[in-house]
Amino acid sequence: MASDSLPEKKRISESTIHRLSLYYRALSVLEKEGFETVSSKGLAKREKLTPAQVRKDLSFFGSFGTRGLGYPVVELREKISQILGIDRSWRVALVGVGNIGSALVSYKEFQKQGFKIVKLFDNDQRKIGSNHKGIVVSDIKNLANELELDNIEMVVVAVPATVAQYVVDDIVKAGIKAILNFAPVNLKVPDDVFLRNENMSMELEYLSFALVNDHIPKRVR
Amino acid sequence: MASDSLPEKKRISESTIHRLSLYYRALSVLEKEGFETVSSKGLAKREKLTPAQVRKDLSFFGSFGTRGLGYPVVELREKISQILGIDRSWRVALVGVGNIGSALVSYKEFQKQGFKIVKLFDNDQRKIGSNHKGIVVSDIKNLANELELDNIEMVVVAVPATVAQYVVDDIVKAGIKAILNFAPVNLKVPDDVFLRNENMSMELEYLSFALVNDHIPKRVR
DNA sequence: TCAAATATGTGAAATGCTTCACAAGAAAAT
DNA sequence: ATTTTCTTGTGAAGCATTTCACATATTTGA
Repeated sequence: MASDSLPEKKRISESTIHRLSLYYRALSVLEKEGFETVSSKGLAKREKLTPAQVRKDLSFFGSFGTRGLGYPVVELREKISQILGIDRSWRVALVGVGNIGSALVSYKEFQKQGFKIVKLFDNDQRKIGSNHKGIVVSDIKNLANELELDNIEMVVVAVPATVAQYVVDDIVKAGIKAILNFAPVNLKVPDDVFLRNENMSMELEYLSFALVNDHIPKRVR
Repeated sequence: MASDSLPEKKRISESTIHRLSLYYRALSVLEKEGFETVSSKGLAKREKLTPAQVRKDLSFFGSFGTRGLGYPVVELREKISQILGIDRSWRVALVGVGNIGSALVSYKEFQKQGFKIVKLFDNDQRKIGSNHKGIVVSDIKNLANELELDNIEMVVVAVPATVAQYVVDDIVKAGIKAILNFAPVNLKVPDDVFLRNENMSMELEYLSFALVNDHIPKRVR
C-alpha cells in the first residue's frame, strides 16, 4: 500500500528558536577566535545555559556533533544559519522614521545578519524625500503599492501606537507575511501573517519588579 | 513554641511578569476609554491571551475581581503598577549615546512608565559635554563614581558589544543592581545583580525562521 | 424575590519544557 | 591494541506552565 503518512512537522518551541540565535552568535565569536570544535558544555557556558539544553535543541534538527569531540564550529554555525533562514538576505522595509526608526536604519546588527533595510516610509512631509543612510523616505500613502513593487519580505513598524493598526492593515494588504512591531499595542493580523512584538519597556518593568520584590531570576532570556 | 515558618515566597514566572506588563497597558487604554470594569475575558481578548491565564496570573497576587462583574479597571491598573514597582519613578542612567542610545533618550514610553533617564555617558570626546534632551553627556571615565553620587538605580547599556563587559563591570562596582543590556553579547554579573538583555535581532530571526519553515506561531509573546 | 446569567478564583488535569542519566561512539593516552 | 576519557544523542523523569472545569459569588432581569 502506497499511503505514506505525512512527515510529522515537529513543533519547535519559541525558546528553542531564540536559543538558536544565541548559539549562532556564540559560534560566530568562536569562529573568529579560531576554534575548530566546541562541546555542548562550552557552548552552554558562553550563553549561560546547560549542556543538555544545547544538545536537545540541536537534536530537533539533526545530529551535528561527533562523540568525544564536540561540534564543528564553522559547520554548525552554517547549519544554524540555514535553520534560521539567515543564510541569505531579506528585503526589509521600515515604517516610521522617528526616534526608534532612525536608530534601526543605522543598526549594524540587522545588516550583519542579512536583514537589509531597503525602503523607508513616513507620513511627515518634512521627512518624506529626505535621505537616511542612502535611502530616500517614501510617502506612507503609497505603502501597500511600493511594498509589492519592491518585493519587500518583512516590515518593521516603528510608528506611534495610535496609528500602528492602520499601518499594519496596509502592510497586510500588500501581502507581507512577516512584521516586527515596536509600537506598544496589540495588533490584529490574519492567521497567516507572522507578527512579533518588540516591547522595550517590558524588560525595564521586569527589572523594576525584580528590584521591588528582590526576585531571583532563574535565567537571562 | 514561637518558631513560625517563613512566609513562602512564591516563585512568579517570567512569563507572568511580562503578561502583567500587557495587562497594565490594556488597563491604561481601558481607563482612557472610560470603562469602569473589565472581565478576564475582555482583558484576555485585548492581548490575545486566554481568560484562564489572566485569572491565574492575577491570583498569584490576590483577589481583585468581583464575581459576576469583573475587575475594577482603575484599581487593578494601580495594583499592577504596585506589583511591577512602577507606581514610582526610577532614576536611570544610559551608557552609550550612539544610534540606539540617542533613540532611547527620547523614547516616550520609558518616561511614561516612570523610568527617568537622568544621566548619559559616552567615551567619545565629541559627544561628552553635548546636550541630549536637556542632559549633558558625561565622560564614561567617571561612570562608577557618578552613578553612586547621582543615586542611579538602573542602567541601560547601549555600547558596542566589544566594550560592554568593561562597562558593566564598572556599573556593578558602583553598586547598581539592575542593568538592561542592548549589546548582543552575554555579560557576566554577580548573582545579586539583575541583568536583562534586549536583543533586537532575535525577533527578526524568529520571523525569518517562521517564513522559511512556514511555522505557525502559537502566540505573540 | 427569585431565576438566569455572568464571571471569579482555584484545585486538578493536561500539556510543554528542561534536566537527568546513560548507552554508544569517537578520540586520546598508554 | 587496548584502556581510559570524553562527549553526543535521546528516552525517560522531573518540573513548570497552561488550560480545564466547577463551586461560589454577584449582578441583572423578570
